[in-house]
Amino acid sequence: MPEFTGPEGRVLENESPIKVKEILKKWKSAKGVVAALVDDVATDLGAEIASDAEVLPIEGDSRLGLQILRHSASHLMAQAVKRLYPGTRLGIGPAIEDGFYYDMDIPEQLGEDDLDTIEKEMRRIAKENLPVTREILPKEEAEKLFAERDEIYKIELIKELEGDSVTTYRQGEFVDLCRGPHVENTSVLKHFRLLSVAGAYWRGNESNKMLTRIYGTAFASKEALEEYINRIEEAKKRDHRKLGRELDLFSLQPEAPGFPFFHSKGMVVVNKLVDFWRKEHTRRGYTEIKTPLILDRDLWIRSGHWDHYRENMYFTEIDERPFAVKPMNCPGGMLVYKSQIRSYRDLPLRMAELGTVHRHERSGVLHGLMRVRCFTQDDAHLYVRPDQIKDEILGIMDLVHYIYTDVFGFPYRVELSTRPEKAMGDPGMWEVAERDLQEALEEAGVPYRINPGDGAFYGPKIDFHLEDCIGRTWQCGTIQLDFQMPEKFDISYIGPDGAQHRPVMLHRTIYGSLERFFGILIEHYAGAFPYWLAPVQVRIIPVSEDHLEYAAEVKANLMEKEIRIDTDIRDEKLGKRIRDAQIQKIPYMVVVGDREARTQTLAVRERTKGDLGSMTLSGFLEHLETLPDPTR
RNA sequence: GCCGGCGUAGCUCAGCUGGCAGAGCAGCUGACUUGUAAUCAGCAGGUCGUCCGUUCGAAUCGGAUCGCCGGCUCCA
Repeated sequence: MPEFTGPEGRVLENESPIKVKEILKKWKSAKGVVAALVDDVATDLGAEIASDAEVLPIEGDSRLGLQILRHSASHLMAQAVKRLYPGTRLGIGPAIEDGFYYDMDIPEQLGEDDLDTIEKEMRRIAKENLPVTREILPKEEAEKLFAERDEIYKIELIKELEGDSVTTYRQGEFVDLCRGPHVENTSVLKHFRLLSVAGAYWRGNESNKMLTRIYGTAFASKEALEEYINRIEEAKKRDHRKLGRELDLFSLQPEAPGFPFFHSKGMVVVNKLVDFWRKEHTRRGYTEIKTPLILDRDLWIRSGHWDHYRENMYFTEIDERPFAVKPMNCPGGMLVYKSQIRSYRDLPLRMAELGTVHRHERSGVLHGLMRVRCFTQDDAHLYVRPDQIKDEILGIMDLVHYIYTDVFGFPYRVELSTRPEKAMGDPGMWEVAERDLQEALEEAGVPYRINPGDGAFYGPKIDFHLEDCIGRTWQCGTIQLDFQMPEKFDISYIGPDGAQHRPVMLHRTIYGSLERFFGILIEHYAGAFPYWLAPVQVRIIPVSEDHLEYAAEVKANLMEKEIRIDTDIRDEKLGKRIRDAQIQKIPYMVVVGDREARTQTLAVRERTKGDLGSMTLSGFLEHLETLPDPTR
């Protein structure tokens, strides 16, 4: 007799085949359950089992449960779209992080306004209580089925599937090719919302037809859905493009798409980042160089950029001689290396450069400060002996961790990217390089993901990714191992044996681009920068006109200490000026009125803590000294 | 680059099917002389992204173009 084991040691014996749902019901653990794990395989509640198995419920609010809910919601949406827009052909419709989408070839053009209509239709179908049923069909039969329905994309998918049969899911008149599992009835789907429409190439290939993609999300409860919607709203408030304007940090102008303008307040932050960066690099044995923005085109032919990167480069001409605007700093750095004979005693040589590069990015990909056409990399090139590679990588990873985690408190993700298709050089060298990077990662004990084929054309890389406020991740830091460039430029060092040897080159960045890192910081702090980075650190608010003189005195004293300070001398109520300083996210407000002028004190208000009471100037300065400042 | 959406005052946004361009905030001026998240009143501010067209008449309709937004593709 088959025996089923369940959660908390539950056991059930049953003679005949039994539905998963019945088993769970007998255990009284069917509530809020959307599917089950049968011997670790996600399975429909309606599936029958007839032999020994472990059966565990998958609850709607679990990770797996949400995936199933969302996948089913994508089917529901596709069904609604097909009802509303006959002639619609289905592409694919998976669950994704935080939601789902479905790509469809819809004969009409849809806008965001149409989402309401589709959502209403979805609710209608959900109420029809349609059972969702699974069928296994031989491939030929499935092809016939989808051919009758003119589902050309599904047929393409079936042809590529392994095996002789495929599974389909049916709810009412709607049939989809799908592995499942799904909820057992459309009525289970209650808490969903459609979010946006966008175009997406069929199978992500630019040369294919562009389909309409509709994004949505679904949750197990109304509360969870609402919380998610609120989170999106909150995230929008942190958008660095919005805060950049409101806090007067930077702007983008139609005259220069993708080329940001930094306002004086934004420059304060960037300059502090640079101060900190420079100090930390000096401490860690880096020197700094600067190479030209424009260099002879031949250099780029020699470096391989002409062959591999030309479409992203800007070119110009000086006195009829062709030049290129640099998209990377390495070739210039090579010339500095070659400017003298290097000894093995010089290695490892760590040359940093705040290098401004220009890259032609396609117009559709530009995004605030995160994706621009001109940015400054906090670059460094390390020239090392082969036996020094691993230690140097570990050193860089330590620096990355210090800056990301200890100083800024960022969670980050590490990826190892391997040889791409259009790679330069010998595959054997690549293998060695990839292994070196992997060993360093293992040694550092950092969790990482492998990204096959995503390396640079000259070498594999370790990438460090940070997340923005709406969950998009951006590559910031990178470590790239390069055996090609030293070869191409024929660089060498003199070994202890008096012979010439080839150094290995490491390219690396920590911030990645100052622009992008700045953008991520704006979102990370929601514009409320810590004291050491704040564009204005202290704002003085005189109670009335009578106190302007004392305010000026206080200001002069604080300026003397290089504190970034301004005074709100507008003829407004105190409350109003406090409010404005709060909105501007200024860390400290200093209110000065009769009391303070008389006793030579300051009434200090901290942005998050509120009124700190009155203190003397030196007391305030002492307090400020205790605040973290990695540039000190 | 591709698909879709959007461009009205410095900012946020009204302006129905074509009929003299509006509000709030910000700015300026004045009154008030302010004590910890919005004092009141007045003034000023726009070639309705740009160009071409339809029309007696265009912010509104059509086309092109530029820019922005969301995706896709790309991202050394």
